[in-house]
Amino acid sequence: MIDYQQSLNPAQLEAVTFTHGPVLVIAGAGSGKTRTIVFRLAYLVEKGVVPENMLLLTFTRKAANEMLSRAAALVGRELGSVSGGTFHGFCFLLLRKFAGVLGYNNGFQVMDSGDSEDIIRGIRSELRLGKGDRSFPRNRTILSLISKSRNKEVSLEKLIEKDAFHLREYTEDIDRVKNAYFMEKQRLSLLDYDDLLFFTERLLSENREVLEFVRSVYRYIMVDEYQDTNLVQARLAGLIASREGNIMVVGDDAQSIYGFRGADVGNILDFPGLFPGAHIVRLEENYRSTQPILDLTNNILAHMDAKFEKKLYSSRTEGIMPELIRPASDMSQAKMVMSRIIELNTEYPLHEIAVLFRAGYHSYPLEVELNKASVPYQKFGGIKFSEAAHIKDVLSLTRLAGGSPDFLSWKRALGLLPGVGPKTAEKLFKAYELGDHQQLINFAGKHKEFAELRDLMTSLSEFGGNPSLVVSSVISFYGPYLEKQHAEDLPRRLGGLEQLEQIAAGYDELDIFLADMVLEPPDALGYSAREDALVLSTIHSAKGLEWPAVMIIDLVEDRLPSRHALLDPSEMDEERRLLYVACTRARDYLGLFVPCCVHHRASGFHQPVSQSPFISELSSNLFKELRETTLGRLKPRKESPSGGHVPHQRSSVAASAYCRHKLFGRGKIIMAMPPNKYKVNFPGFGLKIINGDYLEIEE
DNA sequence: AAAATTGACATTTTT
DNA sequence: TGTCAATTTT
Repeated sequence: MIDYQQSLNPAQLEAVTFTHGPVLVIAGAGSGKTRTIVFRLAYLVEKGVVPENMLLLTFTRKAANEMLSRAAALVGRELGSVSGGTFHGFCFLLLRKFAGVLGYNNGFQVMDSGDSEDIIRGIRSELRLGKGDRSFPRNRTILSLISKSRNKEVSLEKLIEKDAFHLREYTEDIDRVKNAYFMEKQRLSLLDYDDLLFFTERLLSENREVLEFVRSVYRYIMVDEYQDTNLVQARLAGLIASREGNIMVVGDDAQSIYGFRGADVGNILDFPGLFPGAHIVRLEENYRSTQPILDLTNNILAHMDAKFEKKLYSSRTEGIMPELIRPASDMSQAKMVMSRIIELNTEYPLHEIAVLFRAGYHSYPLEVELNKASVPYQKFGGIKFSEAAHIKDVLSLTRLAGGSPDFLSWKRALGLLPGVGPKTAEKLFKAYELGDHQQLINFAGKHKEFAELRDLMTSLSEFGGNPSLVVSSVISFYGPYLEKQHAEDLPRRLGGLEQLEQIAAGYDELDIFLADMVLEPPDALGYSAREDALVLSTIHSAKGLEWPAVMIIDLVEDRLPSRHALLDPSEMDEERRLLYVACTRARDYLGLFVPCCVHHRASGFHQPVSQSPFISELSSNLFKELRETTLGRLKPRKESPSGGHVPHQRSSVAASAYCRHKLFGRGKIIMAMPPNKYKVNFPGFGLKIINGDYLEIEE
């Protein structure tokens, strides 16, 4: 028997043992949230709940698996079949089981955003939209608008009005693309990420018996990271749980950082409304960080209108003060981070040190330095493994082997063959669909490579859908193409394919493997593979993780907060929460870096930047400040009348508008400006503020 | 019709 | 920096 009293604090114990009825756990950063879920799983098992009746929804499947194995270790035996994973993964499995009910009698494929973009590209050329119009929105922009409007459940028109004002004249065109995109998906039996959620909702609300089935199976539900669920996800949780109401959701409104994807902090606030009488438990004791770090993070919290009041405290009262370091530029920032790393490395192994940033490209200068000094590092966030061309090629070929090939994979796979492009691929797909074998045979007769591909498919069908065998054969077929197409960095790409092979070996069903490659791209794979490597990560990808030493770089306006957020107070709040999440990852050491100027790609020059407003907000007794001297050394900051930072000369937003205007002679530029914040004067140009918030420059 | 070349552009965050 | 679309060459 497990001694719960001994192992948990009173709040945790309450969350673990309150198993009947809805519970909302407000879990501050580092408050033992995972531990609580793990013990609850164990507790349920000890109380005799069958594992099949439990559902654990988390942010990644890796997180779910980790919790399950920790719970198993606690109970002392295998837990068996608890369903665990992401909402999307759960929905996929459910839809797959009931595909027929929704009318997908021949099954369906899940597509990633690249596939969606391909469809949109096709639609645009068919509708002849934006031909010759340089400022017509990009396909990926269109896609993200469509997806955002669905996730936030706001009409496209309203969304564009609010989030993409500069595209308002294209609203109608984007709407046409959206409608065509929906029809095309339907026609090709393809579901995108959002479809998985919405179709599941439809399945459950329109089919009583399916709903009853699901409810009878999943009787104990736990949802982690509830602050990052969107409206449909909350409704899904409600649908599944609302008969017995044995649901526990865990989250922290202060850590909601996926608003851009439609996550709604409102969910966590409305939980008591969705489940009347919900029991609320607060976990506020922090087991991760030292008190000086918590003092700083509490100070960040103080500046937002956090809805659930909380103040974290720690028993680790001793600790070093967080540092605020001001390098002269982002280049010297990279050098100074390097020297900090070397210092910290005497005390911590590399993998216990992390550098965090807002966007993937912010780490480029640092990566250059790391490579120069050959410091091994592992980067999280940014480009996805499965978005790389060679991976997509192999996955498309693998999909062809899956029985009923979807059009997109077919097109991609056949496009590899010399002399075959979109037109020919389309013609052949038609022939295939109509069962016109003669045409295919004819083509194979005069096209050696096509015949080879066909033979490959025939031999693959003998593997009975064994992922490992299929993928290895596909890779050996693909080898020559890889050499021809991507000769430059062959070894790296070959390594990637090897990884893919290993991943496939962990599956026994081909279509589950393929769906997972879309739903959970294995970017974290290298994490366990590389033992002692420095961690570089976007703040978003750092969610839920912790390190003894954490450095956060580029804490300047335009980067954190991102330029996009400057206009909208609620987006500014999300940026602030982002900083909060980043800082609360640190156990012992926290370093904040504020470069005085950063390299601007557009102009090619270094431009002065002002420090992030979130840094200005902090009380200065919460950190130790260091400045770079002209010699490149650090010394403690001296009080100076100017407040010690580079005066803001000109907003880079306005500056880049000015440059573009000057260089390209555009007649008129309209762009978003923070109200009253920047007064800009350019000789020879008239400036107007329209709608209060928009800057117009004209000759 | 496909392949190669040029030219322009935009950079958040992710299931 | 790499990507994407338009243009030219094969």
